[in-house]
Amino acid sequence: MKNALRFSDAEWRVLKLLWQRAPQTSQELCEQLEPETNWKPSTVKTLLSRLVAKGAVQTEAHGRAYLFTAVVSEAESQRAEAQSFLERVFSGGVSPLMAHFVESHDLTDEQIREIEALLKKTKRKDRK
Amino acid sequence: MKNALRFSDAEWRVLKLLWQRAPQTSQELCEQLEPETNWKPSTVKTLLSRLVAKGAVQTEAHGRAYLFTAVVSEAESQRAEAQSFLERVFSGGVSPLMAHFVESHDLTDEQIREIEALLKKTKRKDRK
DNA sequence: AAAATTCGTCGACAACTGTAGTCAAAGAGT
DNA sequence: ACTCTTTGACTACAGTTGTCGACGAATTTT
Repeated sequence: MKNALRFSDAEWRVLKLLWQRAPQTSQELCEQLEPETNWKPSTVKTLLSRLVAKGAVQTEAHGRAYLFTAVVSEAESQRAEAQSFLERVFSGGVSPLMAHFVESHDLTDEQIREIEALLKKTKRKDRK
Repeated sequence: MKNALRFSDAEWRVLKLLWQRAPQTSQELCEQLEPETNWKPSTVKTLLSRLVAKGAVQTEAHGRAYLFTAVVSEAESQRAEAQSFLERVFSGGVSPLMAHFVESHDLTDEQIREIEALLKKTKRKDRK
């Protein structure tokens, strides 16, 4: 099993872009991040370095610059972070957590139906 | 509206105990925390101080020692933390998050039924 | 009363975060 | 060739977090 890397808020933002499309240059990333975050290029570079140092992102030389690619999977990262969150905030209780999200977010009927379907499928699977 | 305080991992642990029962002395808290965390009393004291500094916990003199009580509500704290988590990890998409938890945790039929009931209720409420 | 225990306050220190400036090397433009 | 720009490497610096130890005042124990 993987060592479950943890990422900071800022690192998540960068990773999300790399999961959407990769490889990308730091410049491309800067362009996408600047509007929402106002981060200077130095900031983005620092974050990328840290991600590379952590082994979450890989580089590939492309002339003068690097091309960055995420090597950790989004699903796995979400899993780890969700687990930690669940533990910390809801003491591991999935039901309270689900209740919380069902109640505090206005789900559309569409979404509710999706979730109901998921639940049904899960119930069947666990049966045998 | 409240200012939505953020708490660290360690602070959550302390808060959870105070939500369960309050007021409590630092000693009582130490006793409950020691088994799971191996924290020395100094550590617990530091965490309590920080929580008081943040305005999340109040003290009440009780002879030589203090009695600590949480002043932030558990529900409100969970709400804030859940919001931040949802944003950071699932980009605000409640459905993907729900799907994630339904799929990755072995819910008992009991729990599934509870959640289904919640969904049904929500659906009805939103209707009108 | 002297010694041992208990408490809260301070100070400490390394790792992690957010945010960015500086600088030298490499390339691009003229 | 010479200057302007881009890029990664390195440095910086304050704030947060995890973890405590030291210390002096207050209490309890002996």
